[in-house]
Amino acid sequence: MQLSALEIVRRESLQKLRELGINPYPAKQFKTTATIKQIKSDFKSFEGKEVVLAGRMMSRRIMGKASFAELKDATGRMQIYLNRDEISSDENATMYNTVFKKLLDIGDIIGIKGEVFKTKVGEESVHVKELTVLSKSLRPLPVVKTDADGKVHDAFSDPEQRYRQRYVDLIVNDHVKETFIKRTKITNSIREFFNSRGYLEVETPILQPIPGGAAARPFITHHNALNIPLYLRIANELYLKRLIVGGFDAVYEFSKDFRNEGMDRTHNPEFTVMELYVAYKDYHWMMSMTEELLEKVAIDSNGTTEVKIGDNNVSFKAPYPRVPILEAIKTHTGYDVAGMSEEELREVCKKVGIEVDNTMGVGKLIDELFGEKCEHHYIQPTFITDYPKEMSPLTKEHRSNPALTERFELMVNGKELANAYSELNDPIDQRERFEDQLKLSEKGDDEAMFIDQDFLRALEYGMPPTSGIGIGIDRLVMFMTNNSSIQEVLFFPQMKPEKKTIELSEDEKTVFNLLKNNTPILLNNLKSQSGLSNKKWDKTIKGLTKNKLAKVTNTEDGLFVALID
RNA sequence: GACCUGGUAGCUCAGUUGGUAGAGCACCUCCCUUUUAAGGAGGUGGUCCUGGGUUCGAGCCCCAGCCAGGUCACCA
Repeated sequence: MQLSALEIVRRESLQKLRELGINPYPAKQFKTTATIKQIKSDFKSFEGKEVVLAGRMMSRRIMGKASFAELKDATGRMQIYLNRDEISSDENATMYNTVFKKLLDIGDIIGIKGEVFKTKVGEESVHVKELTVLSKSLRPLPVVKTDADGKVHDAFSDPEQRYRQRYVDLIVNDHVKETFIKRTKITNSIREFFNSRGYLEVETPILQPIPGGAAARPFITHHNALNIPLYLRIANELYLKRLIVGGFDAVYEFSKDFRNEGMDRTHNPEFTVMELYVAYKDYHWMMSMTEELLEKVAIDSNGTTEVKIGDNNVSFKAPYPRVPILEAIKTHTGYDVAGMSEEELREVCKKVGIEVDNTMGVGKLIDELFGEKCEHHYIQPTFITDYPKEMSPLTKEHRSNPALTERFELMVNGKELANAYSELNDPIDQRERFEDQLKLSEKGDDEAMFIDQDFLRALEYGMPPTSGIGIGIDRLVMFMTNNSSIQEVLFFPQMKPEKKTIELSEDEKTVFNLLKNNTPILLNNLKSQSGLSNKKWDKTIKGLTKNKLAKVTNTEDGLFVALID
C-alpha cells in the first residue's frame, strides 16, 4: 500500500505511543459523565464542576506550555484547555510534551477529565486534568475552519468524496449530520402519528416472485434452492392490500423499494416510500389525514409549519387546496379538456407546444398537459385529484365520472410528494385493468404491470373499501431539510465503484519476470532483455521501484536492479 | 443515453504563449502560559484522473477512456 508522508508520520506516532506503554486502541469502557450539548445548554450548573468527556480532536492550538484544542462528541464541539504541568506527572512532562504535542493528531479520539470553566475571552471550555488516548487516527482529516463571521474556510465540499466517504463528511460537516437527524425525526413523527391511531406497522417481502404494485423495471436475482428468479420489490402495495383482505383495518410500512432505472438528482436505485392502507375510507378521508400528518411532521422536524424550500416559502399548515386535474389544466392552459376525444386532446397538446405521437392515449395526453403546463405552478401543498382512468390500473373508478378515478397526488414545490387512491376492490374490474396493462406490455411497454394471480385471488375473497397512500420519504426529507439532491438525504447514495488500485502493466510484468529469473542484474542488461524503448523502459522501471517491487542500486560495477522481497 | 463543466499535495484551490509544478491550511523542526481561521521562523510533501498521440519539450494541445457534478431525455 502506498502511504502518503502524513500517513507514515501517524503510523510512526502510533508505534511510539505503544513504546511509551500507551495502548492506542484500549479495550476498556470509557465512562463519560456528560455530553458537550448538556454542558453548553446548562453552562452555569456545570461551571466549576468536574466532567469526563470523550470525542474526536478537531483542532489544536499549541502555545508553549499551554494548549487549546477542540473536542467534538456526538452532540457538539467544545474547547478544551491543557496545561503542561497539570496533565503530566513525570519530570519530562511526557504526557504533554510527547503524547499531546507530538504523537496526537487532529482526528484522534481522546477522553478527558477536567473542570468546566470560561476563558479570559469568554469561551466555554474544559480545563483538562487527565488525558486518555482512545483511538489513534491514521488518516489525515480535512481541516475545515470557521471564522468569527461564520465563514467556512477550506470546506470539505467535493461531492464525490463526500458521498463515497460519508463518514468523513459527517465528521467535518456538522450540517450534514443535522440533515440525517432530521430524517429520523420525520420518520419517527410519522410512526407516532400512525401508532397513536392504532395503525399497525408491518413488514412484507422485499424479494418478490412478481414485482407488482407499480410500473418500473425491477432488479432481478435468483434463488438457488428454489431455482427461481426473484425480484427486488418495486412497491409493496399488493402485499399491504392482501393484509387488508386478511382483516387488518390499517397497515403501514416504510418500504425500501428498488427500481432499475436512471439515476439523477431525484432518483436513487433504492429509495424509501411509506405506504398506508386504511379500510372503510376513501380518498377524501385520505386527503384530510395527509394534511394533518404533514402539518405534524413539519412541526416535529422544523418546529414550524413554514418551511423554506429553495427560493420558496412553503406552508404545511392544513388544509390544502383540492384541485381536479382537468380544472388545473383549464386554469393553466385555457382549454377545457373535459370529455374530449383522443384526437381533440392531441390538437390541444399541439396548440400549447407539447410534442405528441400516436401511441399516446387520452390518459397519457392529459398527463402530459398537466406535467408540462401545470405541475410547476403548485408550490404550496395542493391535492390534484381525479386522474384519468387508463393511467391508474389499481384505482377505483370515480363515483361520478367513469372516465376518471378516485386518485390524488399531492404536489409540493412543483413536484409530486404523495400518490393516493380509493383502492380498486372489484376483482373483475381489477383483472380487466391488468389485462389492459398486459396489452400495453405486448405493444412493447416494458414498464406495464405484470398480472399477479394471487393478488386477484385475494381480491376475490373480498377486500373492504380501502384508501391507500404512498409518500416518498426521500423527497419529503429533501423538502423538510431544503436539499435539492436525493444524495444529500441518503447516507450512502449509489455510486459507480471506485477504480481498483492499479495492477502491474504488461511491460512491468515482463520486466518483473525477467528479474525473478536473474536478480540482481545489471540495469543495462535488463533493459536490453526487455526490448523496451527508452521511454517505455523508464516508465516501467520507475513503476516497479515505486511499487517497491524492485530496487536500483549504484555500485562501482555499475547500476544494478534487484528484486525486493 | 446526449450535451456542458470539472479531476493538480491530506483538504481548498492557482498554474500565463507548451519551457525547472505553486499558495493557504494540514504535517515536520524550533519559539511562545487563556488562544480561537492563534501567531512568528524554517522545512517536508506530487501517478498534475488513466492510456495513447503531436512536440526538442505536455499539467497545458489532439484522440480515446474512467469518475463526478450540472442540464436535458427517460422515470405512466
